[in-house]
Amino acid sequence: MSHIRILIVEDEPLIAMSTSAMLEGIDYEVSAIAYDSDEALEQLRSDPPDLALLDVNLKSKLDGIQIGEIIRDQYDLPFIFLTSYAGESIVERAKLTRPMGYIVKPFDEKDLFTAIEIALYNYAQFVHPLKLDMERLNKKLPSPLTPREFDIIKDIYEGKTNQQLAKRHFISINTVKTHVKHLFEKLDVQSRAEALVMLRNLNQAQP
Amino acid sequence: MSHIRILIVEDEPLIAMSTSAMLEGIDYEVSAIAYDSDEALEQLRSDPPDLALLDVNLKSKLDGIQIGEIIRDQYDLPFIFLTSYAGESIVERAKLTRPMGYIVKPFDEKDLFTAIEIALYNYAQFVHPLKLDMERLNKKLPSPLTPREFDIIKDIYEGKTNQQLAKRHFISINTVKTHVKHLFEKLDVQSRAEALVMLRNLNQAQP
DNA sequence: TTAAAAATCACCCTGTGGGGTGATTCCCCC
DNA sequence: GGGGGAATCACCCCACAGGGTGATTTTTAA
Repeated sequence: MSHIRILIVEDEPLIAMSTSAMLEGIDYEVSAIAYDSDEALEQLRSDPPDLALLDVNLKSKLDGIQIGEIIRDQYDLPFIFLTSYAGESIVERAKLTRPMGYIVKPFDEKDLFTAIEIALYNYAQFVHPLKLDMERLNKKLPSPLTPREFDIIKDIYEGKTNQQLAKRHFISINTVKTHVKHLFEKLDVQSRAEALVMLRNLNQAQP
Repeated sequence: MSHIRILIVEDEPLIAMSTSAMLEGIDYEVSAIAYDSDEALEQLRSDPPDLALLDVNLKSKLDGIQIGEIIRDQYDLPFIFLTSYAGESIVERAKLTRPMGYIVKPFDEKDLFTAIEIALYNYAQFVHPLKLDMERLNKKLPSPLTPREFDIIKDIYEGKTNQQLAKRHFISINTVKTHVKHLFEKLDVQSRAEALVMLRNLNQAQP
């Protein structure tokens, strides 16, 4: 697998550097170091990483928690908070952003490694899989879906009707029906609602 | 809110005791300390806690990771791994169980507190809310669902048809249709599939 | 090059789903 | 004791979903 790319947002250069060195020591790639919130947002926009490490006590326009809120709302990647201070009020604020981890300073390579691995894994398990992944799905099916059928099921998963599917994919509604029929057989269901439930369950299940 | 009850599974008495003291110092309740896997399973069965702290390197029939698997499959509660050793192979095994956290020894009160708070919160956000909760749902709706409508929507959420609903609730299919019509209006949807999508989104959203 | 699989489309047919309207009973609250 | 929401039910209507059958073309693999 290719390198996991990590963005560090930390205003204390010494900590940023040592964190960066640790990450590279355990085979991650540091996509960038942002020393304030503007740089962080710019990096997120121009070169989104696979994961972000956010200093909670960032001294800039936005602090780490506010950046976390932006990531949660506007980006599709997990983030982990770094902090030296873990007072109750901070944690209260932080957890509302639903971070995938929280590391208390001082930390070492082991702390980083486990937090990142768990964060990436749980993010893939609980957050991202709301979007369907064809390979993952097909592994769980006795007979796999074709690419076209997968296109269709993605929209069914979003609640679309046959007519909407026909327009969106520039095909006849009859063709849509054929695809739907086939994928219902493969999923072993008899209605869209059942299909949604089946996908929910398959998605939640073991990879 | 009442005390969060935590089960400690740790075969090293000194660590177990100090962990227990830390937890009580930060206002959690220690439901029990289990010194081996048999005790842990017995406690889970007879007096399930709100969260479990599992020593990965447990020296007994089952190690911490195996207990984690059992909790994931058979119980509905989050767990956090404790370990002094964070080798890659251990982390690989551990993350497959989808723990809600991972703490590397030695740790202090702050580490414990943040890991537990984040774990409980994320668990409630990502895992448990697959089950519908009427109060939570109604808070997000402009006009709330009645109890009966909620009974119905729970089954729609499981992919049931109107006929199945009628039988299951001992009411006429016409009554089912009336309820369905009302709750579709309240959810602002026009089909079961759309309702499923809406519920998925509402459930995933901020509480 | 040829066979198999995937994608496209058509037609028919039935059942259910979803919308509209209206009515009754029960119970709670003012 | 009367108003109002909740729960129950009926009937009509029609669009759409879902199943069956069959056919053509394009792509892929053998």
